Amino acid sequence: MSTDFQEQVWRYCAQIPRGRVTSYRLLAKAIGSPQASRAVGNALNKNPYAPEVPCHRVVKNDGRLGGYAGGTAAKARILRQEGVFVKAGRVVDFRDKLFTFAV
DNA sequence: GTCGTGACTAGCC
DNA sequence: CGGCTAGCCACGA
Repeated sequence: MSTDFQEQVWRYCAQIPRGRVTSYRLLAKAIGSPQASRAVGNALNKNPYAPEVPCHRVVKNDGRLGGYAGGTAAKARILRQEGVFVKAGRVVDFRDKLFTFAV
């Protein structure tokens, strides 16, 4: 079962365009709880819409991959396929590829 | 209803 | 600059 909070997380996550990435804090802020970054990670981890919701486009606020249900390696690989290069567990030009949600 | 955990963040030493 | 601690939210047991 899913809660309203989780649905919002996945919803925002799904609207992230290909080749772009966002941070947990930003996503949390978009939902309305900028301090709920951890809760966001929780929701994504339990994301039942795995392939539908590109949770691999969500990284830490520092540009690091952070974590991934399938492993950070897979996350980095997928991002690379979308045009987002990952080096040493960090997103290249993360700041430039950072996607902000429309309020 | 309370405790513990987690894909985090920011501050402090 | 690097590592550690405290605080935050939501969920499961």
